[in-house]
Amino acid sequence: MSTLKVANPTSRDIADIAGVSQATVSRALRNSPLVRKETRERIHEIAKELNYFVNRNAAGLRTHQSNTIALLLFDETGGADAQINPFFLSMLGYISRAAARRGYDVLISLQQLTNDWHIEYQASHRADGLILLGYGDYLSYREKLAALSAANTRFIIWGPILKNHGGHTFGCDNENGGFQATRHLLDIGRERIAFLGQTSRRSPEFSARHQGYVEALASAGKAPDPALKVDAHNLEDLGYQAAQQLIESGANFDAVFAVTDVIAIGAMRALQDAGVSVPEDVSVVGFDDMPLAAHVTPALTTVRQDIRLAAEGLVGGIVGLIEDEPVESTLMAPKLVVRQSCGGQAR
Amino acid sequence: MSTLKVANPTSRDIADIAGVSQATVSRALRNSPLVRKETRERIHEIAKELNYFVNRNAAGLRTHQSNTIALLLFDETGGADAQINPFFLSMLGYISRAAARRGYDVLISLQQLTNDWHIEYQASHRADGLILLGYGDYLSYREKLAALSAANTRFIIWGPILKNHGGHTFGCDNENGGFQATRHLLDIGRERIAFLGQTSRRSPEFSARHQGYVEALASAGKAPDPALKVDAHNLEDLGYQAAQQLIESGANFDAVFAVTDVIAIGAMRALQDAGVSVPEDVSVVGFDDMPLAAHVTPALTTVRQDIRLAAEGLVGGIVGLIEDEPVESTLMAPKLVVRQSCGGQAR
DNA sequence: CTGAAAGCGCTTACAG
DNA sequence: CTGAAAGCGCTTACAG
Repeated sequence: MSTLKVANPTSRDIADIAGVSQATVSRALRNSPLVRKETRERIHEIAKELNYFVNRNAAGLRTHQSNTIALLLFDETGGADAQINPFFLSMLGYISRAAARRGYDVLISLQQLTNDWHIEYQASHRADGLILLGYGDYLSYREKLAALSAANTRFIIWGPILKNHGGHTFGCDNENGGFQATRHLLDIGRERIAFLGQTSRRSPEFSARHQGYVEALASAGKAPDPALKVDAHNLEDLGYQAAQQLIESGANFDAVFAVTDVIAIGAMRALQDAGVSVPEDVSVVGFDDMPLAAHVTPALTTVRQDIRLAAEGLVGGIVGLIEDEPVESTLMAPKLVVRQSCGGQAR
Repeated sequence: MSTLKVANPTSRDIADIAGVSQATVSRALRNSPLVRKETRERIHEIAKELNYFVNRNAAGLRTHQSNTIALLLFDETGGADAQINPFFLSMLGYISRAAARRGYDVLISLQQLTNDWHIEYQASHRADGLILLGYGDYLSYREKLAALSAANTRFIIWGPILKNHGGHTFGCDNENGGFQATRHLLDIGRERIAFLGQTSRRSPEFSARHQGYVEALASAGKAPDPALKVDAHNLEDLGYQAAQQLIESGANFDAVFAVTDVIAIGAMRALQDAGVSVPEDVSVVGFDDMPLAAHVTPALTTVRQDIRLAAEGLVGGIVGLIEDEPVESTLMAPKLVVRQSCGGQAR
């Protein structure tokens, strides 16, 4: 077959070479059953030879679709310096794969150049729907979410199921995770379990983990002791300080449930620095199973969220919304990963 | 101002409301100086009120631009299960920010659905240019890169400067990094420095680090001892095995330069398990400064690549190529980060 | 099974 | 400073 090379071929060029109409080329490339098989194959061959790909702008303009999902990470740091939450970052890989499997590209955005930037993605036809990460604190984002709903934007949020915000969510059952962690500590015989971490309404995930902690205690006929609860934001040094504070308070405790691995790791360091042995004197459990968790000494028992499942759920959800299928907000169950920081085995 | 709300407004809707032509709306929204100031402002107001955003498909079709950069991560793992290289992942955040600052969106892709998928991004007008991560092994990718060049695709590769592949690169001066690491070990008085890591042509970064190692030795009048070189792929367990093998060989060594932190951490564990004290008996240096490096015991001395600078360089490079400015392939200098795994201070 | 034609929503050269 | 018009490259209803 002699096909002249064309610099930026269009469906018209293919049509000319194949001796058919441009419409037929378009149909053939979309594998329409309307086109005779031989014609279709011939057209595919020519397209391949010319390195032709459908112009997405033109197709998108016609069909009002972009086959693209925008992934908006709320940038907690605000600045350009800090690292992005590694949990979200690793989710991103799975999201991209899951989206590709369903024929969608993924556009990422970490910044808020304008106030409406989240609306802009869909309104400008760059994306058919949005996945929001880091919007857990719905008190701050309520307005943004309401604006998204008002603009008829399709979006799904990673986070807890919330009422009255008009959006779909996919999240981790943090309450269940907090329950599992605490129940494990009880099962290995711990009696006085401290809780380290922030639980304001601004961090609903953490509050849910605390709720699970309370319920596990209740399941053992215990009430939470306020003296064993220390607030700490999600930084290692603050975990260190929280544990230090707990020790200095003279409170009597034999276990720590930290609301994140980062806090747990800081707390373990504080305990060790104070001569408290982990896990002999005090058992420690974290939450997240970050890569570091397996590497600290002793290796940290923690609660793992299945990142891949999370990505799958978010992508499945947003694609469902885009394709007008029914979508339910869902929570997935986390899993306790037992390592050395707790000592004894569950009885 | 009484503006009826329109579901999916177009520039025509704005024009009707403003009582001007659609062309004027288009000019006003692009802030053309051709439009009278008052007219322009009125149009912007109406657009804002209607939640109007320019349809990117239509604009892109007209201008043949997408204002989008595609970020292609070569997926070393091949499968859907494994995690993505965390180094690339954290680069991604900075890339997204740097691109946004220049008015570009970032499309990410981790998979090779088709053989031409990297060409497809630009040919389909989804992206104006590509950033390639994980293509360091140019022996395998030579064909792909040649195809990209042939297709007149604009792309920049994270990696070493290479001849004859017709692409631009931005990378880390790994040779210099290897030199710094080894020179530091020499400066603190180490005499017999082992090298752990793979150095085939398939991993040019690692080979460059080894080259720097050799040069540093030469600068001290030493030749590399083949008995002190053990191959190891970039996994912690393989680093462990490599160090174990070195110990069992009976070779005499007082320092280890591992080609990555992951290998270094595995090696430290092997040394400690064998009763060899780090840093008293053996100094260890890694490469990458991954987050874990500061957390292992003893904290790992390593060579840090400035991820933010790397992202800035890659984005600057590809935007330069897109906007037809001259772009030079560049190497940036890494930086030695001294921690506890080496012991003594440089004299 | 195929073609001619309309039209998606912009941008911009041309004319005033 | 503004408007009428062409045209970017597709998809798809309509007609055959």
